[in-house]
Amino acid sequence: MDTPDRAAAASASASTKAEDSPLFSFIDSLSPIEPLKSAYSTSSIQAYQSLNITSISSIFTSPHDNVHKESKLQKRSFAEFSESEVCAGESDKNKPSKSSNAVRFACISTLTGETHKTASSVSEGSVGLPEGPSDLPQPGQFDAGSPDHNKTLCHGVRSDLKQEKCRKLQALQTAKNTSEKRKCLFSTEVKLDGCQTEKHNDEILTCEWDGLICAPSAELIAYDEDHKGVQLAVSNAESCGFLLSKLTGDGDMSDRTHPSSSTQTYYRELIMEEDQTENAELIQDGEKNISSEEIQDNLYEANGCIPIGYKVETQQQRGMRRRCLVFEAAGYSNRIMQKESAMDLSVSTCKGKIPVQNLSNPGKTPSPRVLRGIGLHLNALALTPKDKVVCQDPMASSLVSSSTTQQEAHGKLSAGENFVNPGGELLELQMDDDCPAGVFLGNDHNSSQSNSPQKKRCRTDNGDDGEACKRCSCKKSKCLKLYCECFAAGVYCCEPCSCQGCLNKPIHEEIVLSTRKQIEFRNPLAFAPKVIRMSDAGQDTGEDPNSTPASARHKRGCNCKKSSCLKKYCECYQGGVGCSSNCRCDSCKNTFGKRDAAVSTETEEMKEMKQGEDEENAGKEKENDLHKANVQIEDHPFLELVPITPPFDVSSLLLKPPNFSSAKPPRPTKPRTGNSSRSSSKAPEAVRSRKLSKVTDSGLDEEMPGILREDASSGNCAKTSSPNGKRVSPPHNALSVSPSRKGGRKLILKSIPSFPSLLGDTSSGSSMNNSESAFSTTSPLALGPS
DNA sequence: GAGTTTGAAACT
DNA sequence: CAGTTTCAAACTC
Repeated sequence: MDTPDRAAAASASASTKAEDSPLFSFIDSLSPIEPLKSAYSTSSIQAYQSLNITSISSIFTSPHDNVHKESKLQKRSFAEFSESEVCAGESDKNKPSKSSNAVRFACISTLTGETHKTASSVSEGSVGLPEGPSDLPQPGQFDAGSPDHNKTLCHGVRSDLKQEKCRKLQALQTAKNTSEKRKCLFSTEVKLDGCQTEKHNDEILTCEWDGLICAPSAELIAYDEDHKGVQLAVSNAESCGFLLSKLTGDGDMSDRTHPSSSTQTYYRELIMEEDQTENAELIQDGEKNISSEEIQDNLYEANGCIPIGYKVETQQQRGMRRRCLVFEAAGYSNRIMQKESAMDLSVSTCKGKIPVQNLSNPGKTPSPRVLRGIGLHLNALALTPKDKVVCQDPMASSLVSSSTTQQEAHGKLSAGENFVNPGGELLELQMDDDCPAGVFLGNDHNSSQSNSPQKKRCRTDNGDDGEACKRCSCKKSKCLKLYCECFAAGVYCCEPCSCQGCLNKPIHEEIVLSTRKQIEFRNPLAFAPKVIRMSDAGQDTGEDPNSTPASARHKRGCNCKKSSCLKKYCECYQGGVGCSSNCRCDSCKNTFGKRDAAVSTETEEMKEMKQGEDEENAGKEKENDLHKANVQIEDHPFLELVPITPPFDVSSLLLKPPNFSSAKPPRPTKPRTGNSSRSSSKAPEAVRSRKLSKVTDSGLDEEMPGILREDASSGNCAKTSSPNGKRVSPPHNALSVSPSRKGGRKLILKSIPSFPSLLGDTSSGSSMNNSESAFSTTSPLALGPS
């Protein structure tokens, strides 16, 4: 609705303005981006005018001086601009003026710089004008703004191009400001810019632009080699948007142009810093998502409108890439899993994408970390059909619930995005399918039965089809609250979902992440698995000490009153876990294990004892090895706890996901947990409760918190360092793929920060290159929760 | 499929 | 921290 109006207004204003500035008209004619214009037209136009004016003034003021000044300005401006813009764009949502100014400044600087470049370095530019002349003529060109002029003159062309870029940027920024979705915009902006830059790098498409663009691209490259060039590139990238970040991510693209890579690194650094600010902002900005969505839509539309296929592709790819990151990670994870796991997960939806990624990163073998890092929701995995597992598997690892994970993931995302680029296709899939969730395969084996309702649903609905799995039906929560199973599970909503106004989609990635952060900030354990069943421990422990999820929620315990803990209303029951001392349920009849009053009474003392023990144990374990601790705790307690699950070897467990599931139905009967032990004697129960409590409380508590803490403290580290990935992966592995891990007992994690983890993991592990990895660590994208 | 129940999540 | 409201799943019909 708005777009048409905007477009109309834009067109009107554009027409009027066009009259004012021939150059504008020319640009309009040239700009393939017009579609975007529709969305941002008004703002863009205004910005454009302002730019023209400013640029002109600046140019005219001191032609000769301009050369020197410009050079300085360029550097400064770029640097400043980058910072200011970044800050403004990302950090300041409500600072349109700032951003606009920054943009303008950037544009100007870019223009001057470009012209400069063209004159000096880029003699290539058809013009090949000497510096002196170049300066003078440039302004003149600008002033004249005659399209022809520009065309003929490289400078003019550049200016036009840059102006367009600037315009785009401005438009985007303005849109952001207006929409308050800077990030989204920013991201989109980045995409656009990135596309452009990429175009340049890519040798500029076959478009009208080709001729024009060539010069700039050349400039960029040449400069890239030089520090100046880097700055320019950076400035351009920034001005354009996060291109760099994404570019960096784009192995393909970056590879093509070395200069870009250098710039990317620089850019990355900038971005890193920026990201933090952004992240903070993002967290608070809930609405951005919408705007981002719109923006993306606009972009896509624009792309569609854009005659230049190449451009469109680039944009899409980027968009895709971002999303792909997750998928990519998933893909890697999947691959790994395939390798590792007896089960052969077909990438199905992702298949096409995955190969791409592989191609992009042929040399790179996805590290297990990556997979882990991807932390999809285990639940989600469980839910999703095996075939799809691929994508999600990595996600599954996401067990890493905590904010750190998010951060990491976020950072990874950003980084991943960059890397992801190669996987652009993946994005498409996601985009198209929109179903990361769908992706999540979920080994139904594991989760399905025991775990979350989601899984059940999926099973029930899908059986194993996964794809069909039905998910949430949120109406008011927009799938951005824990009410939403998908969101809680860290999975994007997909087709099966019957949700309304869903924002839990890859398109709204930022919003989702920010929301997650908010929720985590409120409750660090919010996304921790409600119930941990860990069988994985062994493996997990090995892989992810941290990740080993303790069920934070379960720790809390249920508060059932009428369901007697015999229905899914009860999280404990749902998770196939017996109630613990932490539960406040009334008339608990949890078949998996009750916390009887008597037991509780006795146990209280026991509990105290236990707590002490637990703490000690936990402390010891932590001290010794988180991994070991996890393993011990998880293994023993869980085994006992989970009545259903027979004591398996870790490997056996992993293989047997079904065990757990099977457990469910039989629960009451089979579970030695509840019944026999309990009924037989309080003592056993007490013991069991202890175990449970230990497991849940000590083990989980400590573990989780510890993990979180660690993550939080070392969030960055995690990002950067493989350890994080490991952390994440372990649970993930266990659940999702690895045959060994598959073990029957999977975590029931309802909520796993799939998104962040995925991104992060993917980025870091799979796609991320060395340089990228570093980049990713600091990746700006990562929402620094603060 | 619509309506009710339920308890967690979110809010105050 | 406790109480209340909101929410969506689970359940029932």
